Amino acid sequence: MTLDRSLIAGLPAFADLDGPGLDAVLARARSSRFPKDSEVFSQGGEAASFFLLLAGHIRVVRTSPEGHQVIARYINEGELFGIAVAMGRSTYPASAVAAVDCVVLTWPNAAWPDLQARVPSFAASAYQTIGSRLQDTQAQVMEMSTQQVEQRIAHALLRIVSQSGRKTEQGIEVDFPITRQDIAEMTGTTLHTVSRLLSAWEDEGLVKGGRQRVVVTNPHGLMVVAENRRRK
Amino acid sequence: MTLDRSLIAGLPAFADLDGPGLDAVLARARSSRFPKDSEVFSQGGEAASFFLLLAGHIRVVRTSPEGHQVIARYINEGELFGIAVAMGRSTYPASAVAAVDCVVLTWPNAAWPDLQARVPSFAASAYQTIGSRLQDTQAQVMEMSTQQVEQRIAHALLRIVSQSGRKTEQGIEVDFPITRQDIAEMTGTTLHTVSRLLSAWEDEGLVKGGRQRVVVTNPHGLMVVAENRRRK
DNA sequence: CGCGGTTTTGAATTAGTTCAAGATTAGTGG
DNA sequence: CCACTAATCTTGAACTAATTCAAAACCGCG
Repeated sequence: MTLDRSLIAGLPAFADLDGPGLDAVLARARSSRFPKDSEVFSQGGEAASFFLLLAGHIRVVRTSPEGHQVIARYINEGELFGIAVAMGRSTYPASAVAAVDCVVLTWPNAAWPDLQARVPSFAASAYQTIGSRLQDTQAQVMEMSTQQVEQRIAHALLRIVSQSGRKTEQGIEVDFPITRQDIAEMTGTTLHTVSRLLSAWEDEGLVKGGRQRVVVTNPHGLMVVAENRRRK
Repeated sequence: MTLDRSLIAGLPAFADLDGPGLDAVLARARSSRFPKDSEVFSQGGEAASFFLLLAGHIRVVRTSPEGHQVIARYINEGELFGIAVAMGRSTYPASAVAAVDCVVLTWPNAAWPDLQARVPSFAASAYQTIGSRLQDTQAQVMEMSTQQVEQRIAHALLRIVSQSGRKTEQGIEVDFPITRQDIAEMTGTTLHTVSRLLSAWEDEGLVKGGRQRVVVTNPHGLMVVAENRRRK
């Protein structure tokens, strides 16, 4: 059975594709489900496919030789990921883990040259994705070099809720389970420091915590913390 | 006057181009000289061109809103840089400064779509360049999250001399002027810490310092430091 | 209702920064 | 050729942000 255009018609990656173009892209893809905590692909593994997240949230994790984990990013609905083929790489540089149950479109790498030639705007959007990831990663290096932990965590939280936030009556809530440890691994710090800061912010009414939950109740106030403009 | 094929024939970026292919690429380029400390392009500026370094060394620098500087990387001979166009960006995300007198090939961005279509292996090498920069930058985030300053500086030094080292009778020397401050801005630390560590390493016979000079006299020993395998 | 994963919080420790001052070096112009 | 200037580098001492160590409390699920 063939996948339906409506799956991807609304996504920015396919903004300037017409009906036939969409069909051409979908013809080579298959859709599959990944339960929470399962791996879509694994660091160091042979890169055989590239992916697009239709539903859910995916955590991209790098593990160092010594066993340290770092969360490189979260993938949101509608984003391409695992596009090693577009960078001329043959292995995945990180692992992708479903943060919740996910639905994923998968293309075999073999389809890439053909797609690139016949649907150039699709390829262009892949390159743009890579470019903006490079931007983000460089911005992160800059943050880690110049800002201190409190600002980094505040920025990270604001980024998460702006990209993967869900409005509730209390404020904006992170749309997937996230532990203090996860936040630590995103910001290069320890879960202890994250916990302390979240507790402090909760006392100030900026956020509301819970088990694997964070709600930003006062985004503007948190912004002030992130910019280090606060009188202590 | 037209540029000669021999300028670029040996470069990895053009490995699988034949004579006519090389000419097609060169037809749109012009060559120019940048004196030491001059800017090839400027952070935030309109991205009008992309570049290839023929001779010299270039420092890619990002400046934060608060005025902090971070050295994102050094560009070596034969490398593409400023390829914002390949990422679909319209401004440069960093500045590029000549670390020594440089010779640079410049293409107008307008030539990109055409080159991409007619010389796909050239485009592919640009995408690969971006991919490996993303890799490097993510590796740097990982380092900054998990390693301590001493290891980071040792790694950075080894990376520099392996990419831009010049053999001397003393050891391998960094091939361009580099200050303690520069090293600090590459590793997210302060010039004081860098100076202290270089002094200590000099006492151990691992490196030899000088004004804007670093020579690695014992690469293997420095490797031991980088891997944190040393008995203190 | 007990167990594993998560979170919180105090206290001790430390790596690295910040502050301060001086020493060294290369270049400049008289 | 030499004094002078500006940049770079070095080193000590005080300080502090964040980690590490340790222990307990807290959930939520089976």
